[in-house]
Amino acid sequence: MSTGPANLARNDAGAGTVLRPIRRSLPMALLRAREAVMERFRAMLRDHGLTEQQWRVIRVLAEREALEVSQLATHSFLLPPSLSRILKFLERKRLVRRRAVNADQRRQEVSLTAQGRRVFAQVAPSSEAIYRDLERAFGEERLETLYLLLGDLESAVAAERMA
Amino acid sequence: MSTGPANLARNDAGAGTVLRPIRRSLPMALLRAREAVMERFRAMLRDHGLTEQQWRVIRVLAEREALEVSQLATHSFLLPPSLSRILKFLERKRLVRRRAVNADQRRQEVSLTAQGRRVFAQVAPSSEAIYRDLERAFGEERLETLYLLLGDLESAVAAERMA
DNA sequence: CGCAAACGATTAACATGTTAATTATCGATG
DNA sequence: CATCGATAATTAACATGTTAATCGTTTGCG
Repeated sequence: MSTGPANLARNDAGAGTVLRPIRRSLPMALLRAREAVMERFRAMLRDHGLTEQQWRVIRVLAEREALEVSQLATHSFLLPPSLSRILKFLERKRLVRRRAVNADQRRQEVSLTAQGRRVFAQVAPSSEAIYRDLERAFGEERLETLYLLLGDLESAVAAERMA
Repeated sequence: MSTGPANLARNDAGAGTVLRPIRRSLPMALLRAREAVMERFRAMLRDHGLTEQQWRVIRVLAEREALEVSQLATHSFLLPPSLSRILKFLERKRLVRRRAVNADQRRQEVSLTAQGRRVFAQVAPSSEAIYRDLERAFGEERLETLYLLLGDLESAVAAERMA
């Protein structure tokens, strides 16, 4: 077996370039962890005919009386174009309702319909059950640490952006 | 201000259902943290005309000599349908090449072209620079803790699934 | 008042995520 | 060796992610 330059060239993309292995990539680690957790939620939501994002919208609306579209986008962490399509879907399913704000015809207030609240009431317990299993499996203390670290990470990145 | 049942009904979706506030949702926390980090990578990759996922594929291929499509999907954490489209794109751009495996005509081996290796060599340093900034801003120790917790979380969820 | 800049929301265009179905090939078995 | 179940990869169909452009509306300001 040759162990000369030819081999090295193959292993480092032929340009002497070194990059940490992809397993040590933070975005990848976050994605993998999230997908592991979401798998269970997704399966449950699928049984209710909802996507993860549709459920996020319903959930945010259940926490509040009514919200303008841009506020809803912020709280559900969806980009406006995605939210626009999701609202169209939820409206067609009669789960949400919109009405223009009198003082400013550009704005709209979105709220759950009675049927939307029923769906929330149906799904929320399953969601809570999955959370409880997760807490039990992972440990409350580690979970708390993880939340703190993730918050710190967001802050650190935001602070970096200023510099 | 009334604080009677009507108010409560509005605040809990009218069905006595309680769900933790969405800020305390682990999938949301993971998503937010990931997006905060990815924002910087995405901007850099955009300047190189690559998406996050296209870069993941190139990066995995740079670590290895050649990989079959299914192995590539596993390592780049992409679902086969997504990878299929991405490979079509990268092939058209002449960044990757495929060839059928003789022993099994169903399988294909994918590898970087010389041009693909050049792109890797161009992008990798920018990627490393962002990592270094991140490590500096967040702290090496906390980063290490975070990696460990994320790995534990994956394991805990996987173990749960058995039960 | 009149108009240009700013703003809220949507649409457009393309890439990826997700699940199901399809296609081509392989492999075991009768 | 013929056939059926399993496998690798792709395609299909629909939903969302991402960036840019568009469309009304509003607001600031001369």
